[in-house]
Amino acid sequence: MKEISEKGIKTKAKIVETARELFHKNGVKATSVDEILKISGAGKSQFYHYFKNKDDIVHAVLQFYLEIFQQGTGSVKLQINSWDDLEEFFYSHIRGIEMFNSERSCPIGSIGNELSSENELIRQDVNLIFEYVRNNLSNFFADLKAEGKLNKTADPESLADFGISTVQGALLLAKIRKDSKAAEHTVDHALKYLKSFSK
Amino acid sequence: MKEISEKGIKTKAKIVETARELFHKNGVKATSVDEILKISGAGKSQFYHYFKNKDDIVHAVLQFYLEIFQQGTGSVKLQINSWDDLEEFFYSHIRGIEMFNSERSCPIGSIGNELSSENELIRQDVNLIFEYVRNNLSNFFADLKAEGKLNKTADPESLADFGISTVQGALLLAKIRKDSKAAEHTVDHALKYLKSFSK
DNA sequence: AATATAATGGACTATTTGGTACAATGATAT
DNA sequence: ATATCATTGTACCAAATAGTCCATTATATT
Repeated sequence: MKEISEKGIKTKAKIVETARELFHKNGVKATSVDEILKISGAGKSQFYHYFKNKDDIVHAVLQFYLEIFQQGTGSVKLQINSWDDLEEFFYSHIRGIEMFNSERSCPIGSIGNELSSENELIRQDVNLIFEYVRNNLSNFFADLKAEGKLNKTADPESLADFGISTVQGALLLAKIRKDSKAAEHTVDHALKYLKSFSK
Repeated sequence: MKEISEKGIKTKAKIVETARELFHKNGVKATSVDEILKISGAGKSQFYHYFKNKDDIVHAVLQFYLEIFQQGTGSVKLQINSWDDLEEFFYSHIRGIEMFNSERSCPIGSIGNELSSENELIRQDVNLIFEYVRNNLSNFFADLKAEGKLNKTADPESLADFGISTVQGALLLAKIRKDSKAAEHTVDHALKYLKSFSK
């Protein structure tokens, strides 16, 4: 059994945080283990003490994202119980990329795109997060529908898919254009469309 | 001045085609020059005879995509003059990923996501292609509008942005989920929304 | 046929990469 | 205090990588 001390937890967290930042900024493949160590100030033995290999830290980073979603800690809230909440969900993503001058897209979608083809487990990690988001969105629509506040023809799950896709696409477009305006347009339209099912 | 013979053109094209396929399948960073050469059957000297470096072949691949868009050669047609054409534009993307069992996303958006942060020229290459697509979409909407066949409140450019984003997001989601259904939903909704501006 | 130029084969190199080995240090619980 | 186990530093390694060099072969023009 491998115990882990307070100190160890801190070191591990520092490594994960550094990796997360670098993966988001430059991508996973463009980030070497050495670079993570240099910036986090940790040594190689520490890294391989806490992580099996490079893939394992990608897993840890994704785990981190899932946890902040679940705990509602991050900048994106998934407790969606009103149209205002939904609006906030969309626009928090826009604010997120604006913080980085539209030079980054979604950190999770990015990893999924880069590694899904070569590492099935990582693809599943990413997928799990996406499913989590999807459930939160579709539950919101389903609840509305149950209350008779949503058009009967509306399919909660496909609307949720639509929501996730538009956000992902918007963030990617913003990065490629180095401008968040197109992302805003996209999100504006997507919201408008979703609201059109409201009654 | 470096001349290039028929034979040379063929070799070069073979290398570009192989690179294109591998970049799409596994990503740029996950594809080594050696792998491209092994599969294309070319030697190292040939590669560096025709391309300055690895980035240069990424550029060539993107150039290729732009050209097939411009020439209307590829599976995605950008001559959009009717709602049917627009529909075809959207669904041709879906068919595209289904050909690969939903294991790939957009080859162009993918490269943009992977390399935009480290290579500004490649980002511009990708952006140029996106702008080209955007213009074709927005021209369609603008033309409709001029003919009075589109709602006056509709903004052609932001609708074009919306269209591109939804497609990109849909393809990414399909890859992560290894299932094209969500992508279909997205595209269905996007089309429905766009058509709602028709009159 | 001779010359020039393009196309090719492939060995070689310098660097970076992910990962290992192992010893040394720190903390903790009995 | 000492035995135990977690933590850390660093040297090291094998493989892979992008890119160079140079010699050879093919092709075409005169």
